[in-house]
Amino acid sequence: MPELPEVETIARGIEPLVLNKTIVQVTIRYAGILHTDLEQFEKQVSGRTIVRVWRRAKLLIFDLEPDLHLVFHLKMTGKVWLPQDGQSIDKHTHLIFSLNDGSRIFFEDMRKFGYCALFDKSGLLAWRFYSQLGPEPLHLSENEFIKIFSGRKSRIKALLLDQRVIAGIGNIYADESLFMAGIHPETPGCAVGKEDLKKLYHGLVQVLNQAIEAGGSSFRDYRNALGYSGMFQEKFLIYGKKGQCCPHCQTMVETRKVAGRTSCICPSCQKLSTDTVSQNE
DNA sequence: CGTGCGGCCTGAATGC
DNA sequence: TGCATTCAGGCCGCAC
Repeated sequence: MPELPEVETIARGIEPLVLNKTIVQVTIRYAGILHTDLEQFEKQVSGRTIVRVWRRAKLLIFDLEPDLHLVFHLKMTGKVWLPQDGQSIDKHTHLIFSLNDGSRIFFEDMRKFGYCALFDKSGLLAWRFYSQLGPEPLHLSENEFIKIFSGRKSRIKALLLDQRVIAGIGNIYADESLFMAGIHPETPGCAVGKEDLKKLYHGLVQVLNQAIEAGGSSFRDYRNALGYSGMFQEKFLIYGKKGQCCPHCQTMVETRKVAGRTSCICPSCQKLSTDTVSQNE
């Protein structure tokens, strides 16, 4: 499940491998993965040179000369990587971008949830999903972060997962940061105290940066630019720990559905405040 | 406005 | 052994 740190790691890993190289051919093995008309896609991508690889929220974006953005959303199981000798196409390899030095970029996705689309500058800015994205958590000050949650009645976890509220956070880092701050995921945003929001901010920034430093991270299906999985999953404190002991207090970790996702919670460290009086106005 | 749910999709794990 | 069920979850569209 590539979230912000994994996509960031992929972008950083891929950029030096493809910078200033030209896409000489694109092979579309499963057109359903495209969110752009197939013929337009083929015609516009071929012959373009890659001038930047970057990330916005969980989107992986290749800038192509002169004015194109090749955008990937990896969802849960998508991978964008450069195969090395001996690694080849399998049944989940949906797109192959052949570069002028003979190397290739693969886009694969076992579950076909991910997608690839092509925009020019104005098209990207007009794309509703992109234009509505909230701020990047690593570009926010503590005060800006706190402001996001004031007056919001939705549960704090739903807000963290809402890409329009704050961008790039998925189920894993939502659970990790809430645990680090001792906040129950079902607490209304406006009922989380200012001090707890400060803890959440610093926990989130810390866990995102640590995961990036660990060379990307995540769980099951993540692979970096060369197809290797990261190491950060070994450091999860609460995610995936159902039935195990809380690392802080040894209470049994529980799960429940919050905002439609499985949430791992220490019922002792993360108390649900029923006091809905806002403390952060 | 806010919330919840089904749908998309496939493979791993579990149940009988 | 083999078949059926459940689960994983980002995002969208829709109902209430």
